Amino acid sequence: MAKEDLGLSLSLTFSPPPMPQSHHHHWAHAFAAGSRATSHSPPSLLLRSAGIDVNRAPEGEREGESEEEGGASSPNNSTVSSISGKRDLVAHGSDEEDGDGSRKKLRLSKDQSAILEESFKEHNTLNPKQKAALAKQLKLRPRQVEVWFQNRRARTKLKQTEVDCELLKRCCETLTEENRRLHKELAELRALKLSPHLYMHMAPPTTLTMCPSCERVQSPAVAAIPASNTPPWAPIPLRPSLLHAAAAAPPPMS
DNA sequence: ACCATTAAAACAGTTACCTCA
DNA sequence: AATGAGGTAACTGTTTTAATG
Repeated sequence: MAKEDLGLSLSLTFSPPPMPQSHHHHWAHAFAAGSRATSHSPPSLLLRSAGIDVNRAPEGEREGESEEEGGASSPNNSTVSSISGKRDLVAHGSDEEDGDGSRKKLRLSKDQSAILEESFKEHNTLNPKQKAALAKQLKLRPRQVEVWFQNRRARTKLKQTEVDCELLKRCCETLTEENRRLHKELAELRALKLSPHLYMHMAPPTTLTMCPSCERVQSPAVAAIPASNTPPWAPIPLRPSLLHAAAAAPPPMS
């Protein structure tokens, strides 16, 4: 099964949109390129101290941004400078800078998500060129596109895992049922063999089984698997001799 | 060819924030 | 208004992969 065919419930209705991205998306160039801050110096803090707006698109990618819809209903449009920190920059669209250290969260617009989905359907990884092109088209930082694809792959994998898990569960149920049926069948065969009527028609045992530990001799019938001690999921090693005997015997009388 | 080193990409796991009931 | 759950953008640390000497 193709991982892309999972039917992730995402609407893909795609209408090439005027990108309503705001000029508020500033991202630190170095950070977007994959460089990492140390654990002791969160990038947002470093960037803030450097006066860099992490949510702003790169200079070259921001032409034509003035036509924002300006509606607060489209969170994406009013994204605020990331420096400003914790409040939903996206939804509130004010340029205030409440610079505490919290990272900010951009909500992608439906159009952006749709385009990303379309792209993901074509190829679930991006080469640098594709990433840059997509970022430019969406007026996002390449890093954002990269992160989106990472998260999207993770969601796909999770979904696939759930599907696989469900499949295995059903498989397990089927096997359990089959095992139960075989146990029952075995019990019936034993009963058949041990019934006095049938016993007379059977050839006497030609071999005896010696228990290696207690060194007692057992007849094959007694040595057969103790069904009561067998867990329901345990495979049953059927004895061919038992089956042959049952098969050779006349049908049970009602 | 084989190995060590390095950088980039991808991944896994987590955090922080947003939305909604 | 407060709150908890769920979704997801963004982050960190680790592993994999490819290029280079």
